Amino acid sequence: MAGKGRLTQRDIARLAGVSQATVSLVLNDAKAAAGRIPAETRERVHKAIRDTGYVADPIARRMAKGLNRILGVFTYEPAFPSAQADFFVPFLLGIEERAQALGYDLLLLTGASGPRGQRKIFHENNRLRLADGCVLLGREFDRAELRKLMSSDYPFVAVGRRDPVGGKLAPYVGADYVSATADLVHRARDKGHARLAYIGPETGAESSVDRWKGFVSALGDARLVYQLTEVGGDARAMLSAIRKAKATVAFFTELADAIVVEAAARSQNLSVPGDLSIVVLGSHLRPQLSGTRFTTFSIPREQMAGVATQMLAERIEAGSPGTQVVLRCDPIEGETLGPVPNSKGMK
Amino acid sequence: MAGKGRLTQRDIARLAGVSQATVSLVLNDAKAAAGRIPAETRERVHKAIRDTGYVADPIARRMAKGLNRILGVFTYEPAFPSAQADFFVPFLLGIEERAQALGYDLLLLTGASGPRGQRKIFHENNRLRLADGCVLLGREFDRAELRKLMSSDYPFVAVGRRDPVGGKLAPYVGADYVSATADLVHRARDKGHARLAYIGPETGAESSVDRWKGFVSALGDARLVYQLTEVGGDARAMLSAIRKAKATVAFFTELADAIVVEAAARSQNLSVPGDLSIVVLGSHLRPQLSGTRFTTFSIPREQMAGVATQMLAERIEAGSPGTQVVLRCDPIEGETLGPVPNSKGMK
DNA sequence: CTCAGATGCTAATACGCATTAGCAGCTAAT
DNA sequence: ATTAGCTGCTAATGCGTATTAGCATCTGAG
Repeated sequence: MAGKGRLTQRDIARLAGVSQATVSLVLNDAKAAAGRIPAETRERVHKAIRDTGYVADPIARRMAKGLNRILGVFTYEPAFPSAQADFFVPFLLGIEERAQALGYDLLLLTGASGPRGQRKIFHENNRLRLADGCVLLGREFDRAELRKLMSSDYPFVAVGRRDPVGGKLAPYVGADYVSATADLVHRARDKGHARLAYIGPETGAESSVDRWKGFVSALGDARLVYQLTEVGGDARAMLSAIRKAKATVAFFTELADAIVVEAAARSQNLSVPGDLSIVVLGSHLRPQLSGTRFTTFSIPREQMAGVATQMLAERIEAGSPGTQVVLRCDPIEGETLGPVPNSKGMK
Repeated sequence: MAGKGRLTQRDIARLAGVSQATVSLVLNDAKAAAGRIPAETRERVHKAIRDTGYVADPIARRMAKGLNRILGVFTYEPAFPSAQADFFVPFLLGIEERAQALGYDLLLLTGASGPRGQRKIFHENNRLRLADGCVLLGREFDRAELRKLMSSDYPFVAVGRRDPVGGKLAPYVGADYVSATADLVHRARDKGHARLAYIGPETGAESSVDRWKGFVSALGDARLVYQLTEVGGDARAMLSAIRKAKATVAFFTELADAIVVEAAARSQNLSVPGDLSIVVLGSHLRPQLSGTRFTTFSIPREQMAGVATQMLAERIEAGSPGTQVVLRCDPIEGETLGPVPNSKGMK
């Protein structure tokens, strides 16, 4: 393709009887050539372009100009494979929509896998540079790489809050898990719950930390009577531990856990929320997977990605430094948070 | 960014006390420089690269070489927006996986919308050229554009069978809807069904034509007693028309139609498949959306996309012409195809 | 001692475009 | 009649890399 038949501006120039420079000027229209190139010449050039179907080579364009209206999308972690799909797709949708509106194309950075299948931004054949800037996706970031990226002047924006590295904050668009989680805890307390269980980690990814922080901040005189920091455990075991601790409501960071525990409860003739309330702290999985409408909050994933994309475009175009944004998560009423069972009130 | 701090081979050359050409030779290692550049010099260059963190600019690289290990993904039709997401995402997954394995990045062609929001491959600012080749997605293709593409020497592969244009076959990887549909018809006939209904178009996209072709080819002495070529109609109307025609089984090309008709049937106390069998001719929607497990066939979407990507890579790298491939669709037993009701056999 | 051949490297160029300086030719003001 | 200023265009250059031709220098055979 590129090799032989490829038309160049020189070909057009010859056909129109002008110089290559003139063709370029006509193509880039606007200011420079404004009063300078008469309509008649312009038309000759356009005709030659129409006749031949010429299109400018974006590579050469980028080579000459430095920008090519391409945004990179970099995903840490295994990647795309089906299991992760539900996590990434909504973000991708949000990015795609905004990119389209802004006139950018999207480059999915895929090839580069590190040792254990993780990806690395910086590696010998750094593709990132192909794009004018880059959106970073992923639950956990490699901090060393993030620092390196920040010390370069390559424009990027992360989706999801990021802790500062080296005392500096990366530009990001996150979700306010802290408030959203605290809000759910308050709702539970308003319904009389005072013995809470928490199934999820306190540390690790920023998103985990934020949920935990929100949970703790709203505890008040309620008590955490059971905690399990490992997710994906055995449903029956989780359920019996929760029951044994006499927790009346369980908070799950993983929807998957909530689903299996709820199923286990049903199979033991326990009613949810009659005997046990369940709250899910947001989720990346599709709620439809389960028939149950859990009490939770929605993560504005498409919006996060859209805002991040917008910010990235501004970094690129205006050279602005980028900021930190958190978007609120709307509560979802659901039907798994009820009043405390057996409280001294009515049955 | 690109402007100032950017390191170039010239910088490395200066640091290592060699020429730019030498740096390039060292970087591209292998044959040419094999015996020519002594380890000592090579090491000096590598050290300078390590010290500075230099990475070659892929744009310039492509400029000089002609290839950049990027595959384009072009989607006809509105694109990505949520409604279409379930259609495109599985293909994207398949492409992404194969691309990663082959060391390609993915360029999502998005920006360019045609007049009515459709996209055009050929338009003024043809981004396609950024990619070494392109995977084409979409139910319906613009035949004029396809012809144009075929007459160029730009490498591409379509996902989904395509009719020949101008007497020539485009390279594609499709699914064998003909056989899969015929197989389902045979199953229905084996269960005694002789009065069939078909809800779906006979013409239009290749995939529609193929289903219809398979359906007709397997009819035998069964009869098509009702047909509706428009999809997305009113559920009650569809159901009553099917019942009125005394069809015992209805074939749907759209899962969505099947879902609503089945729901309508239930609400009228009709049993599926007790009173009416329902067969769905494959689907791009998630089956989970409905609680019902329909009798249908699976479309090997990820596999199709993967094979197409592989073929594209071969077209690009080896200059092979590309072929036509159809993959088989596995039947899904489901629970909506039963024996004929009220036949002269038992109740 | 000469010269062919190997060795180690560099200068030059191409890739396709954008951009800048500036050259003719012409008009109009002095 | 001179010249300043405009109009319409082009030559030349740069972007960062890959690649080729070829220049020194050295080695060893004759």
